[in-house]
Amino acid sequence: MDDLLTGDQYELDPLERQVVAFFVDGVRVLGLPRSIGEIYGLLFISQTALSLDDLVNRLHISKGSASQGLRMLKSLGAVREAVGGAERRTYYEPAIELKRLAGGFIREQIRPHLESGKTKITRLAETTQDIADPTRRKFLSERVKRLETWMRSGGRVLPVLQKLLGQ
Amino acid sequence: MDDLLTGDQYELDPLERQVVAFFVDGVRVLGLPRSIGEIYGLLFISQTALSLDDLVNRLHISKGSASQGLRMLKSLGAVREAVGGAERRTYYEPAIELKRLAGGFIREQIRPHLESGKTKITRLAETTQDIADPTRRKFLSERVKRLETWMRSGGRVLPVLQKLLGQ
DNA sequence: TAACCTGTTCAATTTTGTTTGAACTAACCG
DNA sequence: CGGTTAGTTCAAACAAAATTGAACAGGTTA
Repeated sequence: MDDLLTGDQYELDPLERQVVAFFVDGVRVLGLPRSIGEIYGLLFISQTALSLDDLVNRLHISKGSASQGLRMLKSLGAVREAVGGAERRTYYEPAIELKRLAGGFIREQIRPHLESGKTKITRLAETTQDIADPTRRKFLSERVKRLETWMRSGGRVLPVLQKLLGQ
Repeated sequence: MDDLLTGDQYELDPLERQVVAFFVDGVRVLGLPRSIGEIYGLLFISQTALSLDDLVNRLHISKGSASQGLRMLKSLGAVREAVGGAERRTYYEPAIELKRLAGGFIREQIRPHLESGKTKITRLAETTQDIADPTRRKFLSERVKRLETWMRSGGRVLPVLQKLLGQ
């Protein structure tokens, strides 16, 4: 009930702030929420694994944010639960291999869109068949074909991307 | 002053709507605003070049949106002004080569962030030097080195990406 | 069993980002 | 000139997305 008693021995030092800000910017580029960057950033710069409460206290974010943020980061393979600590609360540490980070992002954020895109294009190709005017239909078919080419390129690129980032 | 007189002979047909929706989804993945997808989508599926007013009338967006959207699409190299038409108003057509689209996106949206990222890491490396505790400093240096590796990988990947998409 | 932890969920709120539209610049026209 | 058309700008309105925090579920402890 009193801020003075809540354990704010835990302020971020300037370097930590700098790193957190770096990741906040970083994840914005990827279209992820700021809290994701804060959480990952603090884990990245921490020598020891941190608990949800640590994140709440040091970043001044709500338990809700921390919980949801950790869930997403886990699904991306960007954090894992630390092993060992036989305590009740769980501690988290960051995955720092680019390969793993990129792989998770591609799997969770890119592939699903590529897949649904392909489906939509299939539907589009069908709709195109119903066009009466042959000239128009021909034009549309070509454009749809172009979309299919794009998707194929996208599908080819992802594995290469992962491979290149895996070192 | 009266909607019945404003030239709404220009409703989107179902196929056009489908394509526009496709691109609206597509650009959201890239973190670009919906209007960008609408504009590009309509241009993509149009057999003739369209003017700003055409976009306003057919998509029911404001002149402001259309103007800003076109500006961004031009900067991305995703639309160009149609040549020929000796009229006052300018007409736009889409670039449909994936190479060009990806190139523009990388140049405008990704490279700048990579660059500023590198700068920030340099600053970070400096800050790290000021840390008193040698153990801590060593740990931080390693993490910063890790970030540098990430950036280098990123820089190496982009040209390959462009190359692979250029067919 | 009750009191206590740890973490999750989700409706309400806040923040952020997009869109609008009115005011404006500039070019053309008669 | 004054009127018209094409397009831009930007503050305000709006919409979408993230964050909060209170209620909750489940586990542990005494």
